[in-house]
Amino acid sequence: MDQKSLQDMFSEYLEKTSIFKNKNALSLQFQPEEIQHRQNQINELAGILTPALRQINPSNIFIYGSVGTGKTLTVNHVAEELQKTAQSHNVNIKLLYLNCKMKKVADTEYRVLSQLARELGETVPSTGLPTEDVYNRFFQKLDEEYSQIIIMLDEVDALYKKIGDNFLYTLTRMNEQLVNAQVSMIGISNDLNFTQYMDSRVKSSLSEEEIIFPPYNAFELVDILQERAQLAFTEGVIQDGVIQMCAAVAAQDHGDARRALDLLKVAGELAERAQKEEITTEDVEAAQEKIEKDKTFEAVTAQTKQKQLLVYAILDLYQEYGTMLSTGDVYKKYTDLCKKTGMSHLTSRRVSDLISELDMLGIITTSVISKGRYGRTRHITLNISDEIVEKIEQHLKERFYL
DNA sequence: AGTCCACAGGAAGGGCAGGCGA
DNA sequence: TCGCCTGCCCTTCCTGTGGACT
Repeated sequence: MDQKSLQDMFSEYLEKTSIFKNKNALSLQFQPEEIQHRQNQINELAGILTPALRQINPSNIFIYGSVGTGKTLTVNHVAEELQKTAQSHNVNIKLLYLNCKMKKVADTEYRVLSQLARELGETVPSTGLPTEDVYNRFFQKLDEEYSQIIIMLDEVDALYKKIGDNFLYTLTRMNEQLVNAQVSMIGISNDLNFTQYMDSRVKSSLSEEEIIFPPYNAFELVDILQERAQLAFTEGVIQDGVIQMCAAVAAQDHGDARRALDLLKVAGELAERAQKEEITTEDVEAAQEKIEKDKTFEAVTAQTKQKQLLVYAILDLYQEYGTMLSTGDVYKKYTDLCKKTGMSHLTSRRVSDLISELDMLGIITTSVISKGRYGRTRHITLNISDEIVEKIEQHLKERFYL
């Protein structure tokens, strides 16, 4: 494209009316004024938290529901309203929110505590202090400045998986260490079964009250999408059937509203990029494909060098032998590739862990099988479609000069 | 029934980097 | 500056395991 036509393209873009009016309305962070189809949960949650306004410690609450069922949105909404009421009536309530799935924030006891302490305005170094010190600082700050504290731990199952239930136990027993302040907790989890594995003491004190968020059905998703679409898009750009299609896809995917919004957003972006004036169901189909591809590619390219080389070894073997891969084959291929690229190789123990990590990321699927006299191993299958395999392989070849 | 294979995966600890406080 | 603390990545050592084979 020469410079003249490039300028034309930019000017054309500016002159055209955009499909989007406010793309932000489709983002995860967007807090709508009213949350649809969650009135029961809002009432229930508000009912449990109300005593805080009279300085009576509310019960700890456990909230369950799969991804994209509006848990975080609802909790934040109720928390915000509670905070507003408290402020207007001069009641001293502090609400702390922490997403336990965030890397470098909630993967160790020290980090969670220091993050909570920071939320209270305390300065805590990212490493260096004994954990005991951070506990003391946190408790001291709570006692000095607040009377009611509500700690919201989003994706608390991730916290449990990373650091176990001792930490959660300490948090639920915090009130015994505090003189003036009172703390209650809201645990939010996508995993409906995770409390089964928890220590019964933690389980009973963390889930004094329980609220369940059922998945949205297709009709409810249509309502949600329509409301957001009105805010996000210029009037009349969405063709009939587009919203219904996004809702239907997401309803099949455990009623995930996040998925539905993302699909609509990407469909809009694709239509805009193609300089179309309307979003069609074909754009939704294309969006579905694009989301899938991008997710996998990013998941692979975000890994460390060693893990990427391991993925390359798996891709290579997969193309040669198909599905019958075992840990031993992969390790051998991986060490060969290390020699070829001049990299030092990790031990088989470590590689075994990396394989598990790739499994958790959904890049591969593994299952432990026994071959009798020929030992026990893991069957490894690749979860990437051929089209993306090619793209990833190309990327890895360039990266490792293979 | 006992043996043996090829690992899985737990536990412990080394080494390094980043950071604090005396 | 030094001792101490934490996180992270990794190795070493070890026990456990399911089922084919003898």
